[in-house]
Amino acid sequence: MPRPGTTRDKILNAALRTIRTKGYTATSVDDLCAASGVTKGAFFHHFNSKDALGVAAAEHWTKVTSVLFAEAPYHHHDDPLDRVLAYITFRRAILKGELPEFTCLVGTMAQEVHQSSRAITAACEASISSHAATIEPYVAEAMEQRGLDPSGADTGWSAASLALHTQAVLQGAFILAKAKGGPAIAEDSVDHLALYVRLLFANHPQKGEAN
Amino acid sequence: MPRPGTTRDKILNAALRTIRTKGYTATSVDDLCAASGVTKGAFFHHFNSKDALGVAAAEHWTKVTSVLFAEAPYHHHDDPLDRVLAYITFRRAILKGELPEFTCLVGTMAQEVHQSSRAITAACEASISSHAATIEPYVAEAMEQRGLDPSGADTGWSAASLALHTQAVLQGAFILAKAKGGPAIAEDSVDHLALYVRLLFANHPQKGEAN
DNA sequence: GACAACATACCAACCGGTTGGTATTTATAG
DNA sequence: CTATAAATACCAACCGGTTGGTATGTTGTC
Repeated sequence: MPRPGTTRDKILNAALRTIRTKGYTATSVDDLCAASGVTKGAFFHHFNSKDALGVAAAEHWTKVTSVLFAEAPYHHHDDPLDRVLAYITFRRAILKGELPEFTCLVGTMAQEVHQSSRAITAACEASISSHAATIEPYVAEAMEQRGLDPSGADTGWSAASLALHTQAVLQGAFILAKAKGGPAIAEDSVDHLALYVRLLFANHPQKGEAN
Repeated sequence: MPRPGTTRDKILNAALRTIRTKGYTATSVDDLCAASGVTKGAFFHHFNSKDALGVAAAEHWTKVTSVLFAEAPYHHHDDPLDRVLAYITFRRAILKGELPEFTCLVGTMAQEVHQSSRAITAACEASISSHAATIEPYVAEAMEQRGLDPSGADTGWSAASLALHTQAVLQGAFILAKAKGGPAIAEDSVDHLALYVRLLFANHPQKGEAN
């Protein structure tokens, strides 16, 4: 178990920055060594291959982001629907600065390597799914509390599918932001997502007190 | 103006297949030559650089897809809202086969090259925007016909922003499909998109006859 | 002196791109 | 219609630089 601030961590943090900027394939091992001030020998001492670094970077991303979201304020609402809406508002609020600062590492990597590296793809999938799993219970609570059960409906959906849909919207918003060169379009899409969630739960008033 | 079936077209069609499968950066000029049965000399006779091929591929993609969508059946509904919903249904229906067969060339390329090639990024942006522009008037008609004017509302949106939002959802759905290795998750997200559009226009009945 | 943590030097394969040259088509002049 | 000149289309071999990866050290620490 390496301590923080070690060479390994420096490489991993450089990977987060560089891959989000240039993409995984266009990022060379030499790029990562230069960005982290480390020699090639040191790099391959800590990672058996570039793909192994890719997997480790995805896992590192999962840790970093899970801390960020765990400490975010959107969890502190009594109404679970408010937590979901505050989550979306939080996602919208962090669309600031340059593109590599707010876009998603694992979305970028999954797009590039899904046909060439099963290991990296699996690590990216796990990262997205584990993040979606943190908001799925809030959606499920909100549905239960309001007696919303659309599973059998013609247009059936579930807490899990809505949680993943939020991630799809965000990933798509990142792509449009990259194509257009700024976050404005991403903000619009996240606004549409927030409106969708509000409409889904409209006319389904909260049932008395929780519990 | 080159005729169809020429060497240039063979390279372009190989680029569509190969880049959607491997990504732009991971696709080498030699890959494209092998896939199209053309020598390197011929390749650089038709394209000054790999990036020039990237731009041409994005423009070729725009042509190919615009024909596909222009001939699709969703245009033949009297109610403009039905056209929008049928468009989404059509997008869902073509999520079939292997991933490289239904994912988006320009979304993939924009993600990879947005920091390295302005020319390719601009061509990708133009492709996405021009496609969104084909459904925006249907959205606008549906809004006008039903007296829906959310532009000044607290949760303001427009025909343009909704048209682009559909593209964001699709691009995000492609990324999740790549991460998960199949189209199932993408279908779920497109279903959510369809439900969103229906909810947006619910309780806004159509005003009499058109005209 | 054993072992992890590095550093240096190096390699074969591959990268985008160029070279000099040839085959084929097209334009033009008599 | 023919001779010829000029483009265009194409090819195989090659180039310098970069790629991911390795082999062989050296250093510090228990």
